[in-house]
Amino acid sequence: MNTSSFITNIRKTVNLNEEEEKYIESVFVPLRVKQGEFVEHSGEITRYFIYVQSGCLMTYFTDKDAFDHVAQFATAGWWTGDLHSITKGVPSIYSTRALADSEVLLLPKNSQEELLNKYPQMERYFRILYQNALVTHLHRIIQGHAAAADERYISFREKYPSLEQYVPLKYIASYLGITPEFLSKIRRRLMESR
Amino acid sequence: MNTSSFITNIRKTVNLNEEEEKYIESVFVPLRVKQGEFVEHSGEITRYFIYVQSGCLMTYFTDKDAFDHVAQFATAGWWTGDLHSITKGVPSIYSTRALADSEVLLLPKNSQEELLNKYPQMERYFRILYQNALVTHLHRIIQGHAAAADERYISFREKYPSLEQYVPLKYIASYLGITPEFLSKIRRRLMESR
DNA sequence: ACTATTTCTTAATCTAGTTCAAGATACTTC
DNA sequence: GAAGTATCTTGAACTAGATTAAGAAATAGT
Repeated sequence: MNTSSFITNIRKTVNLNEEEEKYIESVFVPLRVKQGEFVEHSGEITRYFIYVQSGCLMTYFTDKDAFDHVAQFATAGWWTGDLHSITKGVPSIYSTRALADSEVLLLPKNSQEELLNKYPQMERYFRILYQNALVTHLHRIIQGHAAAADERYISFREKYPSLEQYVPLKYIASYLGITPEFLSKIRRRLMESR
Repeated sequence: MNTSSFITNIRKTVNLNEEEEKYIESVFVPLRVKQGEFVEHSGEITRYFIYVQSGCLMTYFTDKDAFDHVAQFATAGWWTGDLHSITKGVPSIYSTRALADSEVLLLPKNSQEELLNKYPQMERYFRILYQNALVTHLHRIIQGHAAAADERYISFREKYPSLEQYVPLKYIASYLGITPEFLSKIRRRLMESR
């Protein structure tokens, strides 16, 4: 398993010379996970920033009634994990699990800090990564308040068409903040109206 | 009006020498806004990153039925504005308005880019700023799905007690994703139960 | 101080979305 | 390939929260 996919990804944002790329590549820990396996467990302190090379992961919160709430999905080229836990060193409230057999690259907390200190370009890379994620998150909050469930489902499908192959509908419902039963009803209405 | 409050703020995250601080201070544009005045209008391309020195602003989205949805409040020490519009140069879907007479510091887009290029410390400052905001935003999304409106209201009050002095209840309702009428009902229930 | 406007509350009615329970499809695994 | 498990759908009964409309309380403007 090679790590060059991450280098391709980072090149889209910042420029690095060959030596820098070599070093950056070297600090990632490649890992294969099977469908259903955990990468991080809630309750534990997150140790890694998780980059997805192939497959699909989901990060979710389990509430007091043992209901899961999907925080985010991550397919090839995406990062996931619990930023709060890893940066503040507190136990995570999220778990991260594979929805399909996946290849991930783990970036240990210390290695990330080292990269940030050593290469200003990496600081920029993460700044831009977070900046984009922030825009998406705020949009999701506002859509959650301003749009009805059926509209949210339609935009979800338009925005992440590739996820349909990996993600069971019940998790999409959870991501949208509705029950699987209601999503089912929405889907039928959409089918009938065309 | 002095800009030293921002320097105090940035010192909490990164170290700068006196010369750097001087320069950074010099690129901010101080502005006083009265209650109700706009700092940015939706439909226009956002030109400034907005830092609040005193008072209180809110950034909100207006939907197709002319309903406002509060994206965020910002009191002293907070940043606000539309990151997507300013970074991508597209018209903003958010407006930013003063909820009280306020002093703000505007950081023009070009100046921010200059600061980022000139001082790696600034790149770090914004990386950490965005990182923390990301954690908060994701938490808000999950709470929106996992917690009922009354719980969300209670945690809001605990988390941002200082906002009560500035923010009319109808905007708090909007921030929480409920109607003012329903918030009113919640508040009465809470009063009665103690 | 008086008036106008905005904000907040109350109550009745309504609806988007939930819950519960059961059956239908698909997917695993041995 | 049969049996077991997880996912998806359907429908009936329910509820958290929305809508509408009106009055009360607070704020702002002159």
